[in-house]
Amino acid sequence: MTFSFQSEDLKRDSNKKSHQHLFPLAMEEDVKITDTKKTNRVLDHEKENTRSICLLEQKRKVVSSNIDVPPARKSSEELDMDKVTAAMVLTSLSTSPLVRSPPVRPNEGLSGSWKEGGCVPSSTSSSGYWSWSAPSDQSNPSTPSPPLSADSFKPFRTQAQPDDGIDESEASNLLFDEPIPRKRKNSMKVMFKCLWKNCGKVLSTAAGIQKHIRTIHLGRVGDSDYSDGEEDFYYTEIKLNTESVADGLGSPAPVSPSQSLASPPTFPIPESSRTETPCAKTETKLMTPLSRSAPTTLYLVHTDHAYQATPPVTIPGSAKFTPNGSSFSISWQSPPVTFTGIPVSPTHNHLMGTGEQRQHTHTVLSSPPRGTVSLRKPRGEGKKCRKVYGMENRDMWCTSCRWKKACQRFID
DNA sequence: CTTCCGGATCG
DNA sequence: CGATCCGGAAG
Repeated sequence: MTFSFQSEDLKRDSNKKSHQHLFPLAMEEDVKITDTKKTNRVLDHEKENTRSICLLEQKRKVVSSNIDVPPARKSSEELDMDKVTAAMVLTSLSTSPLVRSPPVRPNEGLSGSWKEGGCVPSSTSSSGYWSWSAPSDQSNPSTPSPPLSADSFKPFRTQAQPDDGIDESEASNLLFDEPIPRKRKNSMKVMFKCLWKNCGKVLSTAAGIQKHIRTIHLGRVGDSDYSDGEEDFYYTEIKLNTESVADGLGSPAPVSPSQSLASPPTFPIPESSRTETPCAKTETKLMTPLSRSAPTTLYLVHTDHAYQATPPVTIPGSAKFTPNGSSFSISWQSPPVTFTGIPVSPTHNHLMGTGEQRQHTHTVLSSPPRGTVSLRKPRGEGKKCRKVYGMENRDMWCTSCRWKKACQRFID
């Protein structure tokens, strides 16, 4: 943290004084950058990069512990390599470097840690690209019976490879941009669901599901490692949108990992799809689990703009929240959670929508919007994101704060 | 619509 | 004078 602080300072400083001197390399690399505006952009990215380092670090600590996406994906990738064609491999390769490759950053010292941090979130983003290949079973639902690999990768391929090598944005991306551009990315967890009749088994690894199908459904017990690829038709890949506690902090959230793991198996067996002959209606069948998965996991979603959609922090089981107020001190590692606003501002009652959350209310609502209110809002005096998180963690601020608008997280 | 920021205003 | 955030511009 300390170091990030310093770097931040450094950056800001350099930003103001001499960009060009500090980042001559960058300037040269990107020939396209001509106008100052763009230059600023770039530098901004730099700033973002460095800034996010510490965030990533934190994220790593908290998130990495309960997210095992990377490993799972890896195994699946390897497996796929065997089956899917080389083209597929190429595509994924051409895609990933973009995401992973650490841009040539002149900022020596930082780049190290940057890379470090960058790797972690890349798992999230990479899962993003993975979900690409998966959609093939959405648009081209051929999972259970027909050969899928061949035609599924084709469309994908053409789409992913716009033939021309590096375009402007890409180039700049490679150079300066980072995989995690300040906007958090939602992490996806990939699971594999058995499509066998009456079996909704969901496993986290392709290998696992294959083995499951092989042994349980195909009855190939003996040669457990032998695979003729048939299992492929009996399972599908599903993506769970785990919440990215964007601002990286351990989501003190009510959702326990076990819960999130448990939920998937529930949706895979939707009545509708089951009633219909699975084989015949593969299409709908596939769509269903996918579309279902969203809502199911949705409840674990929590935007960092908690203030907006929050009311509901409706997570079954979580009856109470730490009183926000000024007790932000709870540790800034868990800020995004909660905060149902609780704005008591007379003029902004409508913000609260349902007043359900306030049972033990004080009669604050009494004060009516007096006719000519002072044009300016009283201005909250509570802590503001800026104060709480500081410039270094600007991306932890609530959106409003970032936009220089009235803070929505620490309303008073 | 989202994002950004100049500058008025408040404390 | 720094912090906040309105108003409005830009993308």
